Amino acid sequence: MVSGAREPVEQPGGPDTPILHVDMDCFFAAVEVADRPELFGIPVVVGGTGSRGVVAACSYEARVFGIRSAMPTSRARQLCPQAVFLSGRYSRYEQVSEEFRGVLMAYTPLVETISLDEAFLDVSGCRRLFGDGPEIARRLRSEIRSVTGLEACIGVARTKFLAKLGSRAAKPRFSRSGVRTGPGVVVVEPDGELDFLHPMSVGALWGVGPATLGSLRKIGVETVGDLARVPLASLVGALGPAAGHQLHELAWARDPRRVEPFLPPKSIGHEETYATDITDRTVLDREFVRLSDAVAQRLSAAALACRTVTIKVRNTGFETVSRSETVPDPLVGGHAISAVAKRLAAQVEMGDGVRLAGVSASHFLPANIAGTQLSFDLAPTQREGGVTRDPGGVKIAAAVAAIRQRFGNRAVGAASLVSPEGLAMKRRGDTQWGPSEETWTD
DNA sequence: TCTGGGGTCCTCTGCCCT
DNA sequence: TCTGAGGGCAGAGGACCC
Repeated sequence: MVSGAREPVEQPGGPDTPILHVDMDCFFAAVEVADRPELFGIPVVVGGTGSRGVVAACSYEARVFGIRSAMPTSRARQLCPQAVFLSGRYSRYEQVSEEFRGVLMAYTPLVETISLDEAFLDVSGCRRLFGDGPEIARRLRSEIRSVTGLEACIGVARTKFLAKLGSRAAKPRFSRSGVRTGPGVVVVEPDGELDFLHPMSVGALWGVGPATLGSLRKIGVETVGDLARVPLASLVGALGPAAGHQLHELAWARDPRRVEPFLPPKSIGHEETYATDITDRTVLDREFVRLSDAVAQRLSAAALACRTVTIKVRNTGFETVSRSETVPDPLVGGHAISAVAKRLAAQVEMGDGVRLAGVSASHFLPANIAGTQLSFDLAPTQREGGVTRDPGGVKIAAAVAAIRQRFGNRAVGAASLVSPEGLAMKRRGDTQWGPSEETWTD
């Protein structure tokens, strides 16, 4: 049985719905409306405001006009010219997200953060203190509203996947005629899971995007119930072993994944779409230095070194090429990472121009640069008698980290990034949803 | 309509080694 | 010395998620 926004019902032996999925409504747009009450009730769109920007989030009033996340901003402007378009304030969203997490952590440390506005909780260990899953969900909604001023939707179920579908079902409904309030909390009871799941479109399942949806439709699958009735062997034949097994399990409401509070990152990267395509190789190399430096800063903050560097280049024709290299010595610092990135970039044709460049690092190891003697005298490629004296640029990275800690991020950086305005640094969230209205200049 | 940024995971292919 | 099979790994790219 599925119920929405109702009083919790005690079950013999206790309820068996310990997983909560908490999802903030239209998060970025809701933060803007909360900070600027004059925006209440009108269409608000947050995202890249330039010609290549996309919509990151929009209010329900904007959704009534057909605006959706990931839609090009230019299209959104056509659909609703009277909407308020905002470029977004990533640091403010991080701040509100911290408040949101604070509310969740007061109930249990078993919080798995999915994004700034979304998290899973396992409340199986705190039900004696706070009540069962549905009761905790009601309390959380109320506290999130009073602390952040924002609305959250919560799904409560036996598994992560069903809790996620529950929170989606708890959201407000909107159509051309307007917005209707949603239940806010949806509980998927263990004895009603298949009744809840099987009528849904198969696109609701985790891992079913446009490509998989197309493959499933070819074999006559439209709903989750249809999928459940397809023999496993046919599914594996159509989708491959991994996706076939996973979707078969999900269609029968089986999801063994636990709430994992501390998942280490597997890669860290930065990429940027430029307002105007880059046609000059020197300018592109400088961009790889800037992106590598931003990646190195985040690695340094996490005390990590990497062994693999991957670059990504998207050309004017929207063709994307990636190149990667795994090196024997761990890399630390922007200098070492950018050296590999530029080497990889030299293998890629620029064509008519480059609209996007990216650098990411993976294959992490713990970085131990804290006790390293600070020095600027050694580049990573300099060798003494064939032996690298500063493998991976450890000493330079340590010196840069120490200077930035004392004098700020713009105090030191690659010489190629210096302009009359100072150092051209890249920070996370700078161009989160595409370039803004100012254009790229050489 | 004209397509962001930051991630994870999977598949396929090629290379190297045994 | 050559060849084929199989495993492990790296690299490239696609699909998907928020």
